[in-house]
Amino acid sequence: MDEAAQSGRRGRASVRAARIQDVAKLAEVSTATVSRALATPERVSAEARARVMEAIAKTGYVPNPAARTLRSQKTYMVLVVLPDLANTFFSKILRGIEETLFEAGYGMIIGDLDGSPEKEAHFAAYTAAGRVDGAILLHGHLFGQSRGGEGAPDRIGIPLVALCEAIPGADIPQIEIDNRAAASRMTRHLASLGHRSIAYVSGPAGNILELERFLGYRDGLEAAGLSFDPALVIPGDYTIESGVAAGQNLVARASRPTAVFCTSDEMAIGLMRTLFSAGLKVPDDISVAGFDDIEFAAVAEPALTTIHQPRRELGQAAATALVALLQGRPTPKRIRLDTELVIRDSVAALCPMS
Amino acid sequence: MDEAAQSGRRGRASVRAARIQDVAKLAEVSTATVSRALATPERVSAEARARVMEAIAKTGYVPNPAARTLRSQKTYMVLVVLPDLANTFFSKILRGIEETLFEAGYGMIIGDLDGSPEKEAHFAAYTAAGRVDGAILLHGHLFGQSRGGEGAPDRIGIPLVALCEAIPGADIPQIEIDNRAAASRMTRHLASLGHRSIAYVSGPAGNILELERFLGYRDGLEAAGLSFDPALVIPGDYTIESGVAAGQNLVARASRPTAVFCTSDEMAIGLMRTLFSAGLKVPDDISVAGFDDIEFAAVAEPALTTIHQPRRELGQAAATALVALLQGRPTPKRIRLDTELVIRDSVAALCPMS
DNA sequence: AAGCTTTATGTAATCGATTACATGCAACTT
DNA sequence: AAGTTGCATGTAATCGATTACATAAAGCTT
Repeated sequence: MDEAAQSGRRGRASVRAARIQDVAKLAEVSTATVSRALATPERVSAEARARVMEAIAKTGYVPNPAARTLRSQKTYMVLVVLPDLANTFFSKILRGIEETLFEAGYGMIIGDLDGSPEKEAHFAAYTAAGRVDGAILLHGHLFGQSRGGEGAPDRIGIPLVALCEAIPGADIPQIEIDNRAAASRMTRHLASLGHRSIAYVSGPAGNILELERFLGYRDGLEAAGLSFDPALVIPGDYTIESGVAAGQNLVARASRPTAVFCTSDEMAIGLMRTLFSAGLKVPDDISVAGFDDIEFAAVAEPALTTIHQPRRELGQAAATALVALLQGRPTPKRIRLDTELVIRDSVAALCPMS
Repeated sequence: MDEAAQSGRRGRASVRAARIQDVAKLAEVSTATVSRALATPERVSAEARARVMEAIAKTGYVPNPAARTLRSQKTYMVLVVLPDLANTFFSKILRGIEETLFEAGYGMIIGDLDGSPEKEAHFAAYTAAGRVDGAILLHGHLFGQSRGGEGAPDRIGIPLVALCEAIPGADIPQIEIDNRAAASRMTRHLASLGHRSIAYVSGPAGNILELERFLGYRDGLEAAGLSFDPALVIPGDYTIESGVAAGQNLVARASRPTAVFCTSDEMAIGLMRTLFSAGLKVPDDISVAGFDDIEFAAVAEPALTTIHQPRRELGQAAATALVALLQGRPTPKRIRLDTELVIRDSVAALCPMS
C-alpha cells in the first residue's frame, strides 16, 4: 500500500522533504546548531551560520510545522470566527487581519458559522485541540458559554479578541466602532433634512451590534426632538433577503415613513429593490440610508448614503491586539475606531409639500 | 517567565489538556489501545472500548493534532487558494467546499491572493512545508511554474484540484462550468432580442476564464450571423471598479452598442452605475448582461440578466474530488456543471426604431 | 597561572500521538 | 495433546523539531 507507487507518482514529486538532520549533516554541524541558526542567529558563529544557510538553500529545507508545534506548543495559527463569510462586510476585515498576522508570522484559519450557531462548537474544538494559538471572534459571544453570565471563566484557555461585536462581560480586548454614536449620527442626519418619520430596520434580535445601533437610533430621535414610534421598527437580520422583506412590509403600509434607516447596506439595497418594484422612487418618495459602506453601496442605484466603517483598520487593530497578547505584551482592553457619515444619493431633504 | 503566571490566568484555564496517556491510565489500558479504540474500534474488545470511551468523556480528551500529524504525516487540512476573497463570487463556493471537507473530517485554510500574485509563493510554502494534505486552486495556475509549459512536473507533491479556472496542461482534476458555452448562450440571447452591436467587457488578460468566455462571445456572434468588432471589446478585470471604467469608456463613445455583455456581475453593476450617472437608462437605452449571478444581481436596479453558476455545487464537487484523491480513490479528470441563463430586467428587446 | 566567565557547539530528552512487532491466551484443527 | 490460527493487548520505536544541560575552548580577572 505504498501511496506514492499507488498514485503512480513515484520518482516525480515523491522526493522526501529535507529534514533538519539533512541540513545538519550537509553543514557539518548538529541539529541544535541548525535550529539555533534559524531561531537565534546571534547565538551561532558567523561561519557556522553561513554553512547552515547554504545547506538550507541547497536542500530547500523548511521546518516541519507539526514537529515544531509539538515541541514548542505553538502553532503560529490564529482562528477567526465570523457569522457569515458570504456577507461582504467581512472580507475586507479579513484582509486587514490576514496581512497583520502574516507580518507577525502567523497563519489564519477561517471559521465560518454560516448562520448556524451549532458550528461554533466545531470551531471551539479547534482551540481546545490546540490547533491555534489564539482567536479573533466576530460573532458576538465566547465559545461554550451561550452568553455572558457573571464572569464565567473562559474555558478556552487561549488568548481571544472580540472584533466588531463586543462581548459583554468578557475580559478580553474589544475592537469596535462606536455603533451607538454612528447610528445616532445617521438618525440626526435624516432628521436634519426634515424627516420626522424615520423607520428603522433592525439587525437580529439579541445581537449586540443591533442593541447599540438601536440605542443610537433612539438617541438620534431624541436629539432631534422626535418621539419614538415602535411601529417604525422593522425586524431584519442584515441580509439582502431581510431587506427585501422589510421593503414589502413598508410598501404594504397605508402611511409610510419618509426615511428608512437600515442597519446594514445589504438590507438597504434589498429594501430599495422592493420599493422600486412597487413603483416608489428613492430618494424622491422615500429616503434610504445604510450602514457599513460595503463596495456595492457606492454603485447602487441610487448610490447609498451610509456609515463608513474602517474595515481594514478594524481587522488590523484586532490582529495587532491578538499578536500582542500572544507575545505576552499588554494591549488596551477597548479600541474604538472612528466611523464616517458618507453622503450619497439615496437620502434627500424632505420636500415640505409632501 | 511562566506564561500562565505572567498573564495572571493561573488556576483558570491553564489546566493542561488531557493526553492519551491520561486516558490510558484512567481506563487501565495502554496508549495503543486508546489509539486503536478511536481509529479502529473493531479491533478492540467491547469492554476495553467502553472503558476508554468513558475515560475520554471524563477527561475531555482530544487528540493533539500536531502529534498526530507528525507521526502519521497527515494534516487533515486542505488549502484553498483564491484570487480575491472580497469578490462575492467566491463565498458560496467556499461554503460548498467547507461543508464537504468538514463531513470528510478535513479542515480548510484559505489562501487569499488579494490580487497580488507574489502571495502565491507564501501559500505554496504551506504545501511544501506539509501544513496541508491537498489544495484546491481557484486562481488558474499551479504553484511555482508560472504557466503550463509542456508537462512540467508539479513540484508540490500533494494532490491538487483546479476549480473554476481550468489549468491548461496540468494533470489534475478540473471542476468547472462550460464558460464558452455559457458566454455563447448569453451572446445569442442578446442577439435574439435584436441586438446587432453587442459590446463585451472582458476579464483580466491571459486569464483562462476570460479566454473561454471570449471564445464563447465570438461563437455566439457567429451563430447569430454577426461579425466581430474589436472596438466593442472593453478591457476589465471582474471588479466593480473596472466595470465603472468600462462604463466611462462606453459613455465617451460617439456611437454606442445597444447591448453590453459583462463577464462578471460586479462589472455589470459598476457599469450600470456609470451609465445612470451619464443619464442613460438600462435597459431602455442600452441592455446590460452579467455573469455569475451573485446575490446582488437579483436586487440590482434594474435586476441583472446573467448566467447562473451553481457555486455551492462547484465547491462541493471540487472538495469531493480532492477528498477522493486524498483517500487514494480515483476521480474523474474533468467535471462540468451546468449553468443557467437567468433573465431579469437589465436586458430588453431592441426597439426597431433606435 | 589558577579560577572564573563567556561563547559556541554538541548530546540527548522531550513534545503526544501512531503503529510495527511481540506476547499471551483462547479456540480450533487433526 | 501438540500445533496452528486469530484476537486483544502491550512495548517501544518513530515522526522532526526544540531546548535543557553538558562540554570544550577562548578570553578575563587578579
